[in-house]
Amino acid sequence: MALDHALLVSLLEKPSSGYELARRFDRSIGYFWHATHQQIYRVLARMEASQWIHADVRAGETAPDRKVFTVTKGGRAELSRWMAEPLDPEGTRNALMVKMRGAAFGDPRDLIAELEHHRATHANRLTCYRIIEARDFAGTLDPQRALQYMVHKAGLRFEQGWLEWCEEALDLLRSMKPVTQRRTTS
Amino acid sequence: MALDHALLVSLLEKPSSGYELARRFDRSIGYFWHATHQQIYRVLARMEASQWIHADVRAGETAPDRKVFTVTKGGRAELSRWMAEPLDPEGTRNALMVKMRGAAFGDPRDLIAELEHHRATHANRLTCYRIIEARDFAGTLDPQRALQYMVHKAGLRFEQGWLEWCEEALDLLRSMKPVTQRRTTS
DNA sequence: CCCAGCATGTAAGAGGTTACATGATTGC
DNA sequence: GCAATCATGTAACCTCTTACATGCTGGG
Repeated sequence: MALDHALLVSLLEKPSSGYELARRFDRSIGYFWHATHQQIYRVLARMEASQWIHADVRAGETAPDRKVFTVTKGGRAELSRWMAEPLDPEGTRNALMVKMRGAAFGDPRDLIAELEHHRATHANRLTCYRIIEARDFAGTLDPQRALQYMVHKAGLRFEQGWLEWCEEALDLLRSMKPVTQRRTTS
Repeated sequence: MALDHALLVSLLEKPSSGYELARRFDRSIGYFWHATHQQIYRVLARMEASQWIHADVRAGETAPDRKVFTVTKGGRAELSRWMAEPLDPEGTRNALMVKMRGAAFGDPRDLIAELEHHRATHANRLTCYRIIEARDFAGTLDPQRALQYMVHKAGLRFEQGWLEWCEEALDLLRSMKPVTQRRTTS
């Protein structure tokens, strides 16, 4: 259960409502931990019951009510516990790689459009990350910032990696003749 | 439901029993799509019911019975359908990045051991990938092999990337003084 | 007035994890 | 004889995704 801990870190960085967290999980934090708002609300409710977080209801005079969550001592203790426990290596799941291998059993060129789309996505993200880098991580950084920058750099590195790989894969696919179907054993 | 399609590709590459698939998902295919044997058996049963695959029971004279699955025409059709449908970009989930940001709320140096372990893991995998590369992807490759090699190259690229990032992150962590706890808002 | 955005949720179902269960063979 | 490996599964549980549901405010 690591979404819990991602939310705890996020709330330590800035106490927020579920809605705000959901939006942040579409951006900065979401670049390395994805979650939908339904998931977030459910986990927040669970963590409040466990007293890891505390809700401060801001009744909306004008806007709708907001429940602003802050991390309690119990929550910090739980985070420490989790931080100390070694991570079991997470199994990756990349459907594009499945498609690449699957391409051998049809016309590989059919994958070109998909790859081009991926390349464009990674190029966009890379541009976006570079803008954020220039804006948020220039000059001298305090420890918290430095750690965030290191995470950001992982993002940059991997978008760059994907981009280069997409180029390479596109070169390969484009060089392949429309092949005849490979033998089946059906 | 992409495990289904990963299994279809895997069975097209080589008709196999559930057990064999489970072992392959701990190795080559598993490098980009992880699955446990329980999951595999369940999906195989479902796909057999859908007639995407066909079981050929090899009664074991000596060894236990094996059910060898092959992909049917229906299975190939389903794979084609899935291959043609655009992939929605998958949300990444990397707990190590959560820990990096979480390190700001404790002593960052506590993460050093974890990072060193990750670095060693990636270094090992990289070595392993390079051995496989030299063994399986040398010389001229047929289309299927070329596609597999491209997937393999993604693996190499990302292990390399992680390795470099781990080094960088370790440099940062080691340069950080044991910090005092940051302020809380509990 | 309507639509976009703010803000919070419920419910059903698919997918994934962990623990349990069985039985045969091969090598020590 | 015992442990490891081969080989197949069931059951319970948790997590995640998708669809639905509600109501308010501000701008065109």
